[in-house]
Amino acid sequence: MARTQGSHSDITGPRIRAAARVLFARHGYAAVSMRQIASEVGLQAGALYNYTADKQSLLAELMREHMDDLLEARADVNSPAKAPLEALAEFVRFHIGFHIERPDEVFIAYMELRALAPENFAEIEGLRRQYENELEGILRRGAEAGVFVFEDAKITTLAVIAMLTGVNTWYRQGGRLSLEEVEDIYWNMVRRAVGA
Amino acid sequence: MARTQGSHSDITGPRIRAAARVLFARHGYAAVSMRQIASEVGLQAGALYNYTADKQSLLAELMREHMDDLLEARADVNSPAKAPLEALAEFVRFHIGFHIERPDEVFIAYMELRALAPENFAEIEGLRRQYENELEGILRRGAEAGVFVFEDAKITTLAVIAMLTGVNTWYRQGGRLSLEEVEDIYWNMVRRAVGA
DNA sequence: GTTTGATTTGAACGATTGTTCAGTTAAACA
DNA sequence: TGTTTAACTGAACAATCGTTCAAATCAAAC
Repeated sequence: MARTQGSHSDITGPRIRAAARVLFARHGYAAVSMRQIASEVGLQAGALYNYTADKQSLLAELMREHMDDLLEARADVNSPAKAPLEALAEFVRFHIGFHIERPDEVFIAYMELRALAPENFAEIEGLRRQYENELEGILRRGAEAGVFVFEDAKITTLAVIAMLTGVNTWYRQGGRLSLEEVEDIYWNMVRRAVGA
Repeated sequence: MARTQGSHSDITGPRIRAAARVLFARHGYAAVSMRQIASEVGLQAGALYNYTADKQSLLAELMREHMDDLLEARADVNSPAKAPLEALAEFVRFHIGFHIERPDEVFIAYMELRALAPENFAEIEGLRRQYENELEGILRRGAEAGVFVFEDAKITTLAVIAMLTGVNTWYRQGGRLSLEEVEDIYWNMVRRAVGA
C-alpha cells in the first residue's frame, strides 16, 4: 500500500470547505463557480470532485456542519435544571456569542436555504426546528411558572430568534461595543419583551 | 408618427418587472436567467433590453421601487405630532402590514443587496437608513420623555426592525392568525421590549 | 529504488449565460 | 392605402458553467 490514507486529503478537504464558505457567504451559492473555489485553494476545478460529489453537496455539507455545531455547542451549555429566567438569559447569551463568531456560516444558513435540493432542505430545516424548540421550551416553562408573559409561544420564539440573529447584520469585531455589552443590551430587551 | 408611444410598452414593462420580482424572490438574482424572465412574459430574451439596460438595472429598479413605496407609504401614515407611544404603535403596525403584503419585494430587498453594483448598493442602503431613522427618532423622543427605557437607541432600532421583519419568514395568508392578531402580538412584544 | 495508489492536472463535453443586432411584424398616422 | 416606427424575433457572440476522465504527478511503503 502507498501513501497513508488522506495524507493530503485531510488538509485539502477542510480548505475547500473553508474557501466555499467564504465565497458562498460573500457572493451567494449560485454566483460562485467551482473554478473560483478551486482557485482559492490552489487547485484545478476537477480536483474538487475528490472531496465532494457535486456543488450542491458542498453547500449541504456546510449547512449541516453549521447546524450540528450549533446544536452540539448548545447541548454543551444547556443545563435543563435551570429556572426559566436564567435558562432564557443563558440562551440569549449563547445565541449571540455563537452567531457573532460565525458570520459566514450564519449568512449562508439563512440565505441559501432556497438553493438546497428538497431532501437537503428538509434535513436542515429539521435541525433548525430542533434549535428553535429549545427556546420555545424555555418560554413555555416560564409561562407556566408565571415568570413570563406573552401571547403566543411559537411567535415569541421566532420573534426573539429573529431579533437576536439580527446582531449579525450590524455587529463588527472591534466596534464601539464589546460582545458582553451587546449581550447585555439584547438580554435586557428580550427579558422585557417576555414580560420578565 | 406611428404607434402611440408605449402602446405595448406600458404593459410589457410592468409585466417584466413582475416576472423578475417573482423569479428573483424564488430562486435568487444570480440563479435566474434573462431567458427565464422573458419566457414568463412570453417574449424572447432580446426584447427585455427595450425595457432595461441590463440585468443589474432590473434588480436595482425593483429594489428602488420597493424602498420608494415603503418611504412613501410611511410618509402617508406618519403623524409627527403623535406621542411617542402611539407613534411607536403606529410604526409597528405599519411595518408589519406593509411587509406582509409584499413578501417577494421584502425577500429581494434583504437577500440581494450583495448582488447590487456598488453605486446601486449605496443608493438602496441610503433609503433603508432613512426608514430606520424614522423608528430611531420615535425611540429617542420616547426616551427623552421618559416613556421608553432602553440601553442604546441605534441597537434597539435595529433589533425591533429585525424582529418585525421576521414576520415574513413564517406568516402565511389564511394561517391561524389574522393580520390584526399578529400586529397585536408584535406590538405587545415591542412595547414591553422598550420598557413601555 | 521500485512499486503503488492517492492526488491532481488539463483538456474536453454539452449546456447555458448576458448581451447585441439586423431583420420582421404590426399598429397608428397621413 | 401607404408610410412610419415602436416592438419584437431569432440567430449569433464570446464567455462561463458543472462535471468527467485519461494521463501525469507525487509521496509513502516495501
